[in-house]
Amino acid sequence: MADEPRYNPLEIEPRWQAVWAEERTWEVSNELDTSSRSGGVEAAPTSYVLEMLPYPSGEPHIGHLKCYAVGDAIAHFHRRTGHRVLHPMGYDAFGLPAENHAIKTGVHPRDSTAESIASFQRQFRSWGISIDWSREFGTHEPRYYRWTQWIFLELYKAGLAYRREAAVKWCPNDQTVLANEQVVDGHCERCGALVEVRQLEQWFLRITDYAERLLGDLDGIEWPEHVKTMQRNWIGRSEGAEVVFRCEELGVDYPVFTTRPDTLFGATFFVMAPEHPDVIRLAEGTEHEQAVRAYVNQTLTDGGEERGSLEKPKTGVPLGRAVTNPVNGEQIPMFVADYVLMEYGTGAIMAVPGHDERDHGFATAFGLPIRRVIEGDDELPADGDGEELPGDGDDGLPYTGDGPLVNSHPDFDGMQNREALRAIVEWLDREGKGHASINYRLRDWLVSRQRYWGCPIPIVYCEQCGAVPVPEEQLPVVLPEVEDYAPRGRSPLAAAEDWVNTSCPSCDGPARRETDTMDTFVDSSWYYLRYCDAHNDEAAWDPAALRQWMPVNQYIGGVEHAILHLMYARFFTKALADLGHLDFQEPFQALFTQGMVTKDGSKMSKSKGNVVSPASIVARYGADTARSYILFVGPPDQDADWSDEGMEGVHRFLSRLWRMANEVAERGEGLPSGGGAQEDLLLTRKAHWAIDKVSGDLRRFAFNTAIAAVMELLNDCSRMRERADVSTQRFALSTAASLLFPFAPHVCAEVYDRLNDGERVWEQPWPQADQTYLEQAVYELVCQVNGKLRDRVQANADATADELKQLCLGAPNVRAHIDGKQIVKEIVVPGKLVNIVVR
RNA sequence: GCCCGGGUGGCGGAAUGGUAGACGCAGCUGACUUAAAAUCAGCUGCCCCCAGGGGCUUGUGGGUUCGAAUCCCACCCCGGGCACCA
Repeated sequence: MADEPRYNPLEIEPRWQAVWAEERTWEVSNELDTSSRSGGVEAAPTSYVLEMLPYPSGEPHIGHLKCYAVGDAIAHFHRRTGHRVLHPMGYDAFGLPAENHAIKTGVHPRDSTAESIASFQRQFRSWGISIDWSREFGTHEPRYYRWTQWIFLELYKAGLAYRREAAVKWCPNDQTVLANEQVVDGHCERCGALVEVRQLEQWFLRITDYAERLLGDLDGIEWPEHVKTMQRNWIGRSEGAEVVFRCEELGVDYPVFTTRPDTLFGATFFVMAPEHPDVIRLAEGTEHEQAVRAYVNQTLTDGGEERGSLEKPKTGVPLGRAVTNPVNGEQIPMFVADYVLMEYGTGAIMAVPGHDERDHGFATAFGLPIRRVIEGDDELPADGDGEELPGDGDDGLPYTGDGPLVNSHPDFDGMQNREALRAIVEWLDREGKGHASINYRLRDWLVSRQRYWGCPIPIVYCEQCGAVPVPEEQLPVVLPEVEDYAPRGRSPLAAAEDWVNTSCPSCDGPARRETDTMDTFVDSSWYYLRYCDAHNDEAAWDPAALRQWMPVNQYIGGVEHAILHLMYARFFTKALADLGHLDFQEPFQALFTQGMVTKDGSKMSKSKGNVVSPASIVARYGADTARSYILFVGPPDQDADWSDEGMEGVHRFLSRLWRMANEVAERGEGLPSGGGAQEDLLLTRKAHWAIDKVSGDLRRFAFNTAIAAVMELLNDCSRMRERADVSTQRFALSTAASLLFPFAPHVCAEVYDRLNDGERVWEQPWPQADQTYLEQAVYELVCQVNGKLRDRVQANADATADELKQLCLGAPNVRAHIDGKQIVKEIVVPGKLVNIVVR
């Protein structure tokens, strides 16, 4: 006996992939369809669907599969709903892992990266992702980073890239500086090493200039709320006032930033950050000088480790000086303490121990006066001067809530503090002692890296001219070859003497090249623009190409990039727009963040031995199964736990689709199987229901329920296979294949081809649900008594409310439950239910 | 501490004011088979039952409503983000 034909994805998938590759099916050109203008036919709207570009290291993992399965489903859906879709691919190819690998093995990062890219390319093709390969590039290619350098110089010329010495975060393991964003809890985000603080001259990008716009423009983009919240928190906008405290002895004004100018009358001391440049000078000549020096040295060498901890007891040293509180003329003592940060505000604070927990902690530790200037809810009576000795127990301080002012000034006492805040700022402004001010937590972006495998910074240093930008026509500054990739506290590029020594573009005198490379986040901050015009050698892009595609209609990626990449890309877009290179303000109109794929409830990792490799799954079950399963397992924005059994269920479903389609394709046309019109109607109706359901679900990224709907359709097909007409079955199965195509393109192409004489499903418009099949003449009316389901009866769709009520009252089990009781109320919801309320 | 998510059968999940548990997994029964696998048909939240039904059930406790997984209040637990940011 011959074997039953079996669903064989390993044969089907490469065959369709070859068709798409040969015909370049997913390529789109930038040529505008001019014929449509004269012909009066509307040009197809464009759609730019983009998944975050992968960092090529080793092989793609299951998270990549999920990301690109989501993106591909959207790309296909957009194409078949009448859009010209740009769906490109590239590689974020510079970066530390390749370089660390090179240090260990001596293999050039370019070679290991190329190998990894080849593996990504192979797998993306084997997954059947519909990519426009004609626009592919890696950010490490000179033809790309030439323009990264060009952008850097544009920013430099505009004053948005600058060099300054600063206390920067240094990773002793990776031997490089880090951006603020790359330091997590005082540790290197990448390797986990404890971060040190170093004083170094570095390149920064002036992202802080854009804080207000980066914050405000979040309101206009369709991003998940939690991502917007994370960006808002990161930008950290605070409204308050800058208030000047004068040190009379030295004749120096010290402005401070405070969000609580209403508590100015409660300021009883003044604190400076250990990094504040004036700290030593202030203490000089006082009895505290030695102690201050020791304290400053101590905190600076200790680094940022424990500094962020709230539990840590407050430490500090008096400076032996005083400043004048501008609102009441009081002389208050100055301290240096590490709980004040140089990076925020002015590096100095007024301390209000009565109404700030940190100041309270410090005052308690140092026996400083604590004064209540805002009455709390507990209605503690204010005594004469409001002064309270520290540590005298349950005084309700620090009190951080609202209330009327006390112990302040006759003009303000009794005023609600929010109101007093405004009045005091106005008064300060009039007196020239302060003004309203806004502060941000966001810091400028430190982009220098003392590493090899990155984009060279296109600057040379000339003894005569200083820092000089490399002229545009000399770009790219090509990354030189070196022998030793290991960082030695300076960039490995410094060893390439021939490369480093150059001549000044300005005076032609001897000059040295900048040897630091750029943070890889610079490379990925503009790649989405380059896809629009990937082969342009004259410019980074042609504005006309950008106008056609940008902004990205749907961006897809992991939530781990919520702050870094997404903030930097938004900053680049705004800066480039200001420089006249772009005419839009936001790069990603809509964002979707996919959840993680776990195994046995935890993150996949080699050390845990729970890694599921996409390659092995695809080799065994096919890409259609792998892709469909990962979208079926749950909502794609949530984490999903991989289960081999669950995946096999999806494989069975695709097998069933394939098998039933073959049976129907081989059966003769027009031979009614004897079930009659009723079955045909039911099946046709189910198909239209599925069209409606899947279309809606795709719009809201509910891929799991979309796939479930196609499963239902197939189950009905299966149940009715002996009774429904062959043409009806063909329609139902074609519809199933058509709807499932965005998730399982190969098997659906195959099935659709067999059922429809070689027609190509991807060339078919998205199916339209026929409303007449969605509306039913008769439906099941739910009958409730006191909100509990008691019966179901058949009702006509056009029945009046009264008729429905009578139907319900006539239902046997309803009668049993209302028998002998008084009907209080009847609720009729046509199309749904009737609820009889009895007493 | 503050700000977001989330908590539903044995499991993944569905339902965003109207029949809780779609779909899938696992399990059970049957068909086909010498047998197994594959496939197909059916059952499957818990408890009671006179087999018609009845009661209970969406983390906990209240509330709004004819009606609540869904809205409101309080609390518990899990995950994520921020956190000496003045």
